[in-house]
Amino acid sequence: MNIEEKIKVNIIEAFQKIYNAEIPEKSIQIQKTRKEFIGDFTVVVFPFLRFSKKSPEQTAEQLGIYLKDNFSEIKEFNVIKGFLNLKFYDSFWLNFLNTTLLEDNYGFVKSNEDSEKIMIEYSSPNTNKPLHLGHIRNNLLGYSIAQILKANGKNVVKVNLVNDRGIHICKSMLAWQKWGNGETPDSTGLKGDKLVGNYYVKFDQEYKKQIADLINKGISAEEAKKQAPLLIEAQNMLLKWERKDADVLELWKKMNAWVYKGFDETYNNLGIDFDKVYYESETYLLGKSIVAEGLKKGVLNKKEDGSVWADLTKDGLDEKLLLRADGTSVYMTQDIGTANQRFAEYNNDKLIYVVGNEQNYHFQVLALVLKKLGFSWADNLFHLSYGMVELPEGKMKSREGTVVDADDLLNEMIETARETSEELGKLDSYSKEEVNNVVKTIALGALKYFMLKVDPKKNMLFNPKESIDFNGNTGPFIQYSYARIKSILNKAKDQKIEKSDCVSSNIKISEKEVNLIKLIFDYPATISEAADNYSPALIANYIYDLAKEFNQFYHDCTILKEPDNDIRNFRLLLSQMIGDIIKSSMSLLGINVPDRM
RNA sequence: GGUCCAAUAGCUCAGUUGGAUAGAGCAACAGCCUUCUAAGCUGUGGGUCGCAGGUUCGAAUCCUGCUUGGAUCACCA
Repeated sequence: MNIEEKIKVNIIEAFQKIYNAEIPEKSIQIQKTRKEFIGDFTVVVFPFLRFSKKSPEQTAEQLGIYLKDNFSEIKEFNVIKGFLNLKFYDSFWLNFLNTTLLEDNYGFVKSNEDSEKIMIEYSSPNTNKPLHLGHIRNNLLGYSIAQILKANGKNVVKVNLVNDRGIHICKSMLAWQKWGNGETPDSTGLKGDKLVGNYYVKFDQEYKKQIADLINKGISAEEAKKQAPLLIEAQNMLLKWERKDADVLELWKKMNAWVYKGFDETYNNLGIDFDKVYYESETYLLGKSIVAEGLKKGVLNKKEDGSVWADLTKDGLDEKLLLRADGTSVYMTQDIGTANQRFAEYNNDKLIYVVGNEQNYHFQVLALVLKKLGFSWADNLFHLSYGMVELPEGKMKSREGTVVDADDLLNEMIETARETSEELGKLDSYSKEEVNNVVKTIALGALKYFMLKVDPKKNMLFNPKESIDFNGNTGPFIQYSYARIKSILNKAKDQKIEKSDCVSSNIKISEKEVNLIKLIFDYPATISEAADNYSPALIANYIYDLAKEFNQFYHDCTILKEPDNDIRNFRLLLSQMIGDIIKSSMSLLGINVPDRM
């Protein structure tokens, strides 16, 4: 039983004994005492007034007396309005620190075969253009949430569903065929995804020219868009692809291979990975038989032209097409199929899709249609809907060239980190290779922390002109705090300062030090809250508080030169514990920490 | 037009089952390195929590309406 549960039990007892009343456990609110008051935990007594039939102050006072008498850990209490603040003995916190020092992965819950199994899909790129800032948010979120769920004792399967087919892929293929002159990543020195992306842009440019020509000839804009020869060629290419035309398939495989190589490089640089990769070219036909089944059951309906629909108007939504008149399927059909396949194959308890909030409607429809089709697991789909990354001018638009490229951004961050490190003279004694490693760690830390510290649900702003900060509430600030801790611990070792396995509980410690132990106390609850809410931001905010508090402690207290052995030992162990938590919590965000910086 | 989401300091963001005087960082200004890493620490200024009602002991938080911004409502993915 943890301390908060113990307090709760005692409050219930108190009300039985003092007021002969049964108070519901849910009515008990225990929160951390705010900084401006004395205490560790605060009980809110307002909800109890109808049981005590006394004023808030009187109720709190009587409850406080009872708790202090029955709780050897409580040193004192005070009452302010309807709030009962409980102050614990320092020894309680020191003993608590000792229990955490004994744990291997403090704050983490171990998983076993019976643990909940969660599949999480993220990234899901198209193979016609390179990854950009929006993908970065997606990738970082997906990877981090997977880490957090694992730390919370779940069995996690990370999957990627690559959109490798369709008209948009044919567009870049066609453009390369027409204007590529046989260019390859090798011949140009370009990353494969960049090269292919260039041809996607080229297609669009030429297509627009054709449209303009047609409009000049007096054709309406709408018609021109449909009649442009390039588009018709692309459509023909898609048909050939579907008929498995050898030449088209060969070209498709060749160009996709270039893209995958490029993507792998970017994923690798970002430090994210997957347990399994699905390709749409292999899944796009899934779902058709399920739709046919639904038609039989009368859950879906067929229109005169032969197309199949789900009527969701009674649920406040529209009708949704599932099969075209020619029998070909749409995206929704595929998602019905892949979801079904995944639950069958992996027997997971949950399936999370990390997809932008622009697809909220799609996932709402998906869950509803699956439910109508009678799949019991339809309730276990979860759309982790995250907000857009916006630029100061608004949304990123690939056609207007305002897209922030993932690789470019990463390289810029690394250069900034390098310049800053040089200016500060931090890495003067390092070898070239060490510098490269540290600088990359810092750059990635800055970028990842920047993107993960904001609530996933919210849109966020990224200003390319103001490069991501390294001071204040940032990844490097936290990394720096960690490096400081490492530095002290190393010096302690060099100076042969004794460090035992536990702290003495008889020492006098400062308020800052108690605050730090209290933050350590909060770590496990923070992980489970982050897991419940699928929110790396909760972890990020927690680490920042911890690092900030540590830096104050570091500033105020000497560690190595502390004359009292017990206190020095305590400070060393406290620092070590905080270092361990910074490292482990940062790993939940997919961020590494350097030993020196 | 229907549906959904958002709005908190000049800027970027916290504020999680409704709790005490709404917090950080950046930017500005003023301090702190002969002392464990100054990517740090301390201080100052900065708020009608979009607006108006309602619910109650108590509302940035819940409800209703409105304003503003965004997303979406494709035989695109």
